[in-house]
Amino acid sequence: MLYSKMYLTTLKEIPQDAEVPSHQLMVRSGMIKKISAGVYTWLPLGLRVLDKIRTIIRDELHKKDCNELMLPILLPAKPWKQTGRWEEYGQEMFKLQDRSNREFCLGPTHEEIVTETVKNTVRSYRDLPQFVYQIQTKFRDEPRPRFGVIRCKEFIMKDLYSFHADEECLHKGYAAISEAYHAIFRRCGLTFFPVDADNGTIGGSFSHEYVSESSVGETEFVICDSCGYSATIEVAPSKAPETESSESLLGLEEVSTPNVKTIEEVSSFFHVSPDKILKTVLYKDENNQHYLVVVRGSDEVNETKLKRIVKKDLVLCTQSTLPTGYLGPIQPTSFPIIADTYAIQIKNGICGAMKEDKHLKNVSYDRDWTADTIGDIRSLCNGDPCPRCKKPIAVKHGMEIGHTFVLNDRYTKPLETVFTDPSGATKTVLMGCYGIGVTRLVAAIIEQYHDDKGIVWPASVTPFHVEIMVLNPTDTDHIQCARSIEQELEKQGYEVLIDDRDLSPGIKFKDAELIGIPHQIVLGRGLKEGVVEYQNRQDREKKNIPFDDIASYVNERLKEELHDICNRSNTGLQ
RNA sequence: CGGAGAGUGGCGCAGUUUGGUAGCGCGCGUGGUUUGGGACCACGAGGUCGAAGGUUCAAAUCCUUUCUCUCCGACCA
Repeated sequence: MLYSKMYLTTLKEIPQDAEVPSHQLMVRSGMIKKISAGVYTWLPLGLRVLDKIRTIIRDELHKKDCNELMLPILLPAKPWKQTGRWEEYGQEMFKLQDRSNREFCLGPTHEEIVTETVKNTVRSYRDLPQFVYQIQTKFRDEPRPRFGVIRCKEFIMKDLYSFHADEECLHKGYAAISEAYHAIFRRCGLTFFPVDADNGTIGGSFSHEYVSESSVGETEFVICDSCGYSATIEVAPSKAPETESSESLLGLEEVSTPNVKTIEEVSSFFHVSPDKILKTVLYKDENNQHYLVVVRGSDEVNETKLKRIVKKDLVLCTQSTLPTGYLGPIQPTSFPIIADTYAIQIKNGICGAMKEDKHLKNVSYDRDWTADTIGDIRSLCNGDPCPRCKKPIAVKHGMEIGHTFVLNDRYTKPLETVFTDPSGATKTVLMGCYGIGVTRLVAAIIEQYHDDKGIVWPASVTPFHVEIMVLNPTDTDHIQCARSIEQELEKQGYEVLIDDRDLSPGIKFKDAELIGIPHQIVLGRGLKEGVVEYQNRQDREKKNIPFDDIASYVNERLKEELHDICNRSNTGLQ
């Protein structure tokens, strides 16, 4: 492919509205163009990467006997109402009506529709299990689209659904898809972690999130190097060890502390570490009932855990008549107190006195305060004991690239999807669902594969395998030479981009670095001696190679790379 | 939805405080000189300054309303 014929424009400067590296590089390298917040055009270069990923996904799923189909995007309201998600999904769903006011939505996910599809076509246990998937555009009215293609209103997802006669078969299917997921992410070159996850509104019994490690990710998770335990921060349990401190109780004191409000301020005022402070946060539910939530000053309230314990939707209370900055779980108070297991172990601690400019010193549980509910409401921190093996755990950030769920009959029951078992009895079909954010995956790869000059594509997903830079494109012999290398490489199944633009060499080098094609060949002044220059995008290695050998040299390196990327271990959990 | 910031040729920005009818760099076009790390010279095209309304002899600039975008938070397979 000739660069001069390609619809591709690069940008020298960083677009003002792009914050994270992958977003900046995708825009600068001409992969995507923003049309509106969270809505992007995929330009030819970006589409090539997307297609590579789709091919990898199809390939691995077909190995597990999955069938590709295509569900509609315009979805009738009825099945959504039957499962309760027409309301439950809320504002995130794009809803619309046709000319006769029939209700529809733009598919945010497809559990209901695939179940409608399968219903009555799968009739007997002999028809099960079944695995069907699609690679389809999804629509979600995100409150805040972000980070380019990472969080969009419109995005491409691979969604797979499995249908089973019994639980054993469902779990076997789930395991098979996990294998496929490992293979897919590995082939994309990603370092990733499968972690225990919260199943959210999608329902069902358990689920795993696949997280690609990255600083821009919105998922926080923990991982234990010793035993391999991993879970999202919402799920990973935290429990204080049941050891009684031998510290003797000191007398309660009220201390005047004007303008000492934050944990840091309190900590330095009293010369104590934050884990001796009772952090008291005010929450309220939808009925305006307030709650005092107590954790150690060194801990963060984990709202997902909190909501799970209270079994109510709570929001942080930012305005109240209480003396913010001087809150404490001190009786008498009319609010229920919810305390973390670590917080109640604090002896001789510090807390707000529930009046302006005053703190209490030497506060201890039982003697000075009690909680109405004690439970796990804090997030695990770096170095905390692993919930499984008690060795220190690590907290990491990442991007959710896939999510799998065991759904059981969450959808098949309300949608009355049944089959006949061997004894002739009618039973409800069991179901699993498995998603991969395909467009997000492109960003995840770039987050892990870039340097200060641009993208550094892994060979498996690169838009082109090889770029040939012709420094003197007006010389038709040089173009001919490039064409012959291209031909030879294409015979091996590789894609080649020839930069034949009549521009100064510097521009070509810079663009090549930005676009990030892994193997680059420079045709320049060495050509009359029959020599070309080879450059590797990743390690910046440069060497001269005889023109006659270059194609086979690149072929060898690519073969090796593609082989390696399929076989190396990319998670710490295997 | 709460908080913060930004909208000026394709891209990045200055000009707004103190109103006088729009400028710089890159890119783009033509011609020429260059040709191994974003070259140089000359000429040229391209903007109702996000939109609407108002104040004024005069508005990118002041006032009002509104739209869009970005970031932090809330929210979220």
